[in-house]
Amino acid sequence: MKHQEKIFALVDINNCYVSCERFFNPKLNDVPVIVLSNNDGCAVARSNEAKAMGIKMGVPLFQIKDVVQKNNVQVLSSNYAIYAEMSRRFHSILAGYVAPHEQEIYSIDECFLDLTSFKNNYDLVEYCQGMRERIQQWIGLPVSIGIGRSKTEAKIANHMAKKGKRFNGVCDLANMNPKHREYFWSLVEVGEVWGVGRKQNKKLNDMGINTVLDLAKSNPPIMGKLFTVCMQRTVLELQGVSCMPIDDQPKPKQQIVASRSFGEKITELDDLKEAMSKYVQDAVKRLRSEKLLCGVITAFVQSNPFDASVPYYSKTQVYKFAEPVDCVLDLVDVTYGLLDKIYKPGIKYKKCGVFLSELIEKSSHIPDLLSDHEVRSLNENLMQAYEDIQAKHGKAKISVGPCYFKHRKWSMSRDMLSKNYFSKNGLIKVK
DNA sequence: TCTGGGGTCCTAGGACCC
DNA sequence: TCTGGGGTCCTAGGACCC
Repeated sequence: MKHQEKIFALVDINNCYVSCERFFNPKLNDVPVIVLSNNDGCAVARSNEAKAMGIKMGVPLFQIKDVVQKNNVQVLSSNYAIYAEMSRRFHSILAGYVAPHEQEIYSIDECFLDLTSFKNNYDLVEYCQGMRERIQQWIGLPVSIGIGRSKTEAKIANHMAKKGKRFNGVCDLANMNPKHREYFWSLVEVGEVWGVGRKQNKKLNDMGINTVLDLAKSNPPIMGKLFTVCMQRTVLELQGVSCMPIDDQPKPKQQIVASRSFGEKITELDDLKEAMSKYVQDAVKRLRSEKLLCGVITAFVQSNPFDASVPYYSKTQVYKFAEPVDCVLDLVDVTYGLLDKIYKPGIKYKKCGVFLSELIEKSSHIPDLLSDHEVRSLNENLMQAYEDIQAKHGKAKISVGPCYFKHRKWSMSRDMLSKNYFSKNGLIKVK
């Protein structure tokens, strides 16, 4: 029986955005650092020093002004160009350790590996320590690795690897003496379990389930009845039964969202249109890079939900295309029409955006016999030219509307942005 | 003054059908 | 006056993830 047991590892970059910034600017080492969300709104990444000062994940910057000033915390705007490139390198190093079907790129800073085929011939802890060293040496990023009999257990192991100094960055729960495992799990709050969010945490606590150990000892079918099938799977996974295989080929996207809060509130329809044209172009870029067509587009506008002095205004409008499209002109045109319907004068808008949904693969789409073939082919040529020019000369050279010009009213604020250390060809710039 | 953005999955409930 | 039961599909909203 034992030989059928699966083994998973979860490799996770410690304080990802902070670590990326530190790699390029070593002055940030050993001092408290936080990285902000878009518009410099909330702290979304914190160095260990910043965490130790009690700065919580997702807290708005204005609420921690005092602690930031008093401790001279280094504050940075987020620089996604850098994080995306570092992430690509991280995942490609890990790809060198396993077969393609054994790697799941879970997020920008997390990767699941199926190590089942290694467990009989390798000391897995040693093997994973090798990965840590290589990632540190090659791209300068610190990582933690958790090993478990299921993905959920690997997640918990990763959490323990981060918290417990004794593990030296690699925690193996699969090979741990069950008594020791139970001891550790009695110390970890149930809210740390993958899939247990705020609501379920509270419900579990009300039932007397407070630690990971409590949850692991619960009865899967009963928990499935009281919660959902996901909870049932989670409990099984904690009991060492793997229910979630490695997903090495993620399903094609089901929706694409492009939206932003504005740097300052805007009221004019023309400004909204300008911002919206940018989000549509961002969305179309992703749509086409995945070789998809869009069947439905939804536009939305919102005022500031935190402003209690005026009623919250939020409106959406949907449009379904007779024939799915990927031409930026069609999509911007329709979006302007939707915006006319949801725009109300006198509102201070804080955010707007679009959803593209009912996405289908371009290659599998058979165009309607009655649709205009010539127009479609002209549109495709136009899109090709538009993309070529943007790639060669930058986005501002050709676009729908002036949205790529600098310093628009609605542009987001990023006052503490680090440099872009990568050149266009992906190499690191040398000063 | 100041509160991110991009996703997925599940469930409940209504409409409709036989 | 009687007013079942089972099935499917769709949608809105909730919960969760990073």
